[in-house]
Amino acid sequence: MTTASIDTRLAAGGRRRTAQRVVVAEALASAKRALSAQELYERIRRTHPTIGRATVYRALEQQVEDRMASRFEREGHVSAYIACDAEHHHHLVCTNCQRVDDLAEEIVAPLLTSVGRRHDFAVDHAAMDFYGLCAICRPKRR
Amino acid sequence: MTTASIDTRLAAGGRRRTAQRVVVAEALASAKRALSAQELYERIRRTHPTIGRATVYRALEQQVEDRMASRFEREGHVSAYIACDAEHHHHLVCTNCQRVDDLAEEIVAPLLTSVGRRHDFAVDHAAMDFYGLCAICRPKRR
DNA sequence: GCCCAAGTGAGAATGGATCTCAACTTATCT
DNA sequence: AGATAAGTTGAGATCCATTCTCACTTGGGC
Repeated sequence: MTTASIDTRLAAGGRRRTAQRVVVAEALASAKRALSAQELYERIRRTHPTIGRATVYRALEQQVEDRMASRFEREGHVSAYIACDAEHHHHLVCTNCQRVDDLAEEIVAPLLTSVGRRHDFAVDHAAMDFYGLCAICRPKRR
Repeated sequence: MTTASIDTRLAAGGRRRTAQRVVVAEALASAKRALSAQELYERIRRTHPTIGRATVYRALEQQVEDRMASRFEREGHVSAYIACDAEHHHHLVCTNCQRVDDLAEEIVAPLLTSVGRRHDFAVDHAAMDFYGLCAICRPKRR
C-alpha cells in the first residue's frame, strides 16, 4: 500500500487526516506482520516520542472500522492488528514470526455457500483465522 | 452430554475429579449457549456461593485444554466458552440470543484441504466462528 | 484568520484475567 | 484406616491491556 492511498483512506468518512493517524497507519502497513497495539506504540515511540498511547489505540480502532486493518486475538487476550486492503478479511497467521498471509477469497467463498445451505443461519461476519507455521518457520521447528 | 460422560472426561489426563470442576462443567454444558467466565461464575454462585472466581476460570481453562469446551472472543476482549464434544470446534454464534450451533465438520474439511493445497502453510488450529442471526432470531429482527 | 468539532496526550480508572499461598482434598501406598 | 504426596481451592491482591477523562490543540470549512 502506498502512502498516497493510506492518506486517501484515512480521510474517509469525514475523519481528519492528522499527523498521528498517518504515522500509525504507515507504521502498521510497513510492519507487514501482526502487531499488538502495545508493540506498535513502542515502535512508533522511537521516532515520535510524544505520541500518546490512547492515540495509537484509537487510530487502530478506526482503521479496523474503516477496513484498513483487521484485528484478531493473540494468546493472552491481546488484540493484534494487520494492515490489509478492504477485500481480504481472513488470514493465515504464523504463530512463530507473526507474519500474516491473506487467505485467498475463492477458497472461502464455497464455505460460506455451504453454511447458508446446510444451516439455517444468516451469517453477518466471520472470524476465520488460521494459526500455524508459515513456509519459512516450519522447517526450523521440525 | 450426560453427567456420566462429563465425569469420565473430567478425570482424563491425571486430573482430579473435584466437586467444583464437576459443577463448572455441568453448568456450562446445561447452558447450551456461549457464556463468559464471569457470567458462568455468577450463575454458579447462586447455587454454590462459596466457589472462588479463580476456580471457575481455572476449570474453564482446563476444559478447553481437554477439548470439553471451546473458547472464542466476544466483543470487548472477553473470552466466551461453550461446551462441546471433541470433534466440533467451529461455531455459529447468534449475536442476538448467544445461542451457539456447531458448524458441520464436513463443511469445514474441504476448506482445510484447499488451504493446504493453495498456501504453503501448516495449520495448527483455526478460529472459525460465524456471527449472525439464528433461525429463531432472524424473523424478529426483520 | 476565525471558529468549533474532531483529535490529542498524560494519567487515572476499569475490569477481565491471573497470581499467591496457606488450607484443604483426592488418590495412592502401606 | 492412617500416612503421604501432589493436585485443588478460595480470597484477595495484583497485573496489565484497554478505555476513559478532560484540558489543550489542530484540521479544515467558512
